[in-house]
Amino acid sequence: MTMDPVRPDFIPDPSLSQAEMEALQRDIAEVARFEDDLDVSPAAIASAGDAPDDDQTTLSASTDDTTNPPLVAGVDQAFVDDRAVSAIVVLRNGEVIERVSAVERTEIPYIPGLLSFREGGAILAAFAELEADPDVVLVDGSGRIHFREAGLATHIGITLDVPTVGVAKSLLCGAPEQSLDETYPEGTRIPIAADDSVETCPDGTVIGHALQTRQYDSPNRYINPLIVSPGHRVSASTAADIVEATADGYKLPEPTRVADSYADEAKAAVNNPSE
DNA sequence: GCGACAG
DNA sequence: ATCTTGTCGC
Repeated sequence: MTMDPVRPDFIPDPSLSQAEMEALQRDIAEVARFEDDLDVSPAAIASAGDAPDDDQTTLSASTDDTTNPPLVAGVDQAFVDDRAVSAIVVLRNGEVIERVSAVERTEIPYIPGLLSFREGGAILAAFAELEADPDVVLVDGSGRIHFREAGLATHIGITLDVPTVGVAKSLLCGAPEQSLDETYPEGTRIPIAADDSVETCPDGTVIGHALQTRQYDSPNRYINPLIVSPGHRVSASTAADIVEATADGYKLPEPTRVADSYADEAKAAVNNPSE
C-alpha cells in the first residue's frame, strides 16, 4: 500500500510546452479544494515532546485523534547536478515513523510558476515508495499562493488526492494585508490576498498567510515569516494552524525540518555511492 | 519596455 | 536550490 497517483492525468509532465503546463495548472486549480477535508484537527497534532494528554484543554481533539495520533509528512528536495533528490518523512507525535527518498533527473530548469514540473517527478517517485498513509503533507513551496492557484503543494495534493499544505520561505505572488518588512512577534498571521498577479480568482480572496513561527526576543535581528498556503483539501486558516501546531522552536515546522536534513543526507549518498 | 518571480 | 567564512547571540 504505497502512495501512487490517483489522478495520472495530472502528473506533472516536463515535456509539455509552457502553454500546456499553464493549461494543466488551470485544470488543477478548478478541481483543487481549498476547504477543510481532512481527518485530523490541528489541535490533535502533537509536536516532539508533548504527547497527547487527557485533560480537556485540547478542545477540538476528538477521542479518535488521541487513539490514533495523526501522521504528518514533510517533503523536501535537494539537487545534485541534473538530478533531484526528494525526501519524505512521516511523523507521529513528533517522532519519525518512516522516511523514503528517490532520485530523478530534472528535465527543465527552475521557472517561477512552473516548479512542480521540475520537482514533481522526483516527489511522486518518492511517494510511490512510501508505505504510511499521512493525514496531511507539508510541501516546500507554495500551494494556492500561485499565479494560477496551482503551486507545487496543490499539484502534489491533487495528483495523490491527499491533504497538502504549502510552506514557503518567500512570497511568490499576492498582496500581504500588512507590510512584511516589519518585525512581528511570534504567532502573527498576515493574510495574503489575491491581486492582479493571481489570474484565476477574484482580487481580495485570501489565498494564504504570512506566519511568524519564530522571532527573536529583542535584538536588532529579526526572522522573516513563513508563507503558508493551502495545497489541497485544507483551508487557509487550517493550513496556518497545522504549521503552527507542528512548529517546535524553529522557523520551519518539524516535518519540513526533518525532511530537509534527510534530503541532505540522501544527497550526500548520491555523491558518495559507497555508502 | 520594465518589474517580479516558490525552489 | 547551490556555492561558502565568518559572525552574532543565547
